[in-house]
Amino acid sequence: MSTNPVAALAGALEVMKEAGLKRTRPRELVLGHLVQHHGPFSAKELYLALRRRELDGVTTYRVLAAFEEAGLVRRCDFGDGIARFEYSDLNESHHHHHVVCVDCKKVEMLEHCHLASLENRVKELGYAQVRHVLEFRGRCRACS
Amino acid sequence: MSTNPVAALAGALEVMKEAGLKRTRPRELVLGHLVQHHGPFSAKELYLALRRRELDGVTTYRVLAAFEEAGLVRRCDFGDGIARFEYSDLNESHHHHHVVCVDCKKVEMLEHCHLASLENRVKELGYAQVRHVLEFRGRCRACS
DNA sequence: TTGTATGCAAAGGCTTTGCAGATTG
DNA sequence: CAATCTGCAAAGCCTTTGCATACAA
Repeated sequence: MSTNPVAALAGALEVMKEAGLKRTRPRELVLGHLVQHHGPFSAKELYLALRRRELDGVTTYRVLAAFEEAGLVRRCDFGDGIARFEYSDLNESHHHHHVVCVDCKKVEMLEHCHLASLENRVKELGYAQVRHVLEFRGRCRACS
Repeated sequence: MSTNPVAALAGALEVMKEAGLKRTRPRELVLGHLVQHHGPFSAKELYLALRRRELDGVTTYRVLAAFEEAGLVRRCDFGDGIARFEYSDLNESHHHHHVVCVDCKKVEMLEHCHLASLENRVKELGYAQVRHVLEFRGRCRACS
């Protein structure tokens, strides 16, 4: 249903509305870019990519924070101190992780996640609302 | 062999020497604290804990960087933009991960790691020197 | 002695905060 | 109109860099 970019954007705007977020130019720009290119992107990458269409850096951070809370984006942590965000399609949402090349920084997606047993162990320790961050790093074929 | 803190410190100092690192006061202080309390600790936590014994903040960062390269400490990433380091006992080194309480920030260790299959998948994608970061987060029993 | 390590100050880079003015619903 | 959002400037934090001095081997 949301493989169609136009429909995806429409759906995303709907989610935005349901979250009580006003429809503004900066939010449209960021959301459009994310729906089209998915990510993950850093705030800087986003506002540089959209600069010609006027997007302030600080606003980008605030838009992303609002989107994260609304569940429209997912925060990724590649361990370099830079927050990256990828579009989180709520319709066909699947939990996944990434491999990042230590040289060229290329990012590939790993389609599945089999951490149920580990998460269960954490829950047995008494933790609630368990989440995890899992990112792989290595040297990709092209860089080897 | 290295359950004894004195022996552990002696072994760690030996590793330091083999890595070509001079034995200095700041390094002794940091290493002693890490051997005794294991960690993970941020640079700030370390130099605040040892301040009364005179330890500069910048020096702490440099000491930790040197230790990391020598394999004496392991860097942990809890996704809050702060680098933390735990003592990496080379003798009884076992790869493990952590659970961090989202409220009180308490850190517990998860003894085992079963990510072989995922790592293999990454290698099949053509990646070499594959590493990963895996950290759990949740609300601990005391905070629930 | 000679290269390495330290300490202080200053700079860097990402992110957040304050606030007045602009915009949405 | 009221609440929210934006944009600019400035501040906050963690971390790194420069450089002269101190120290280990």
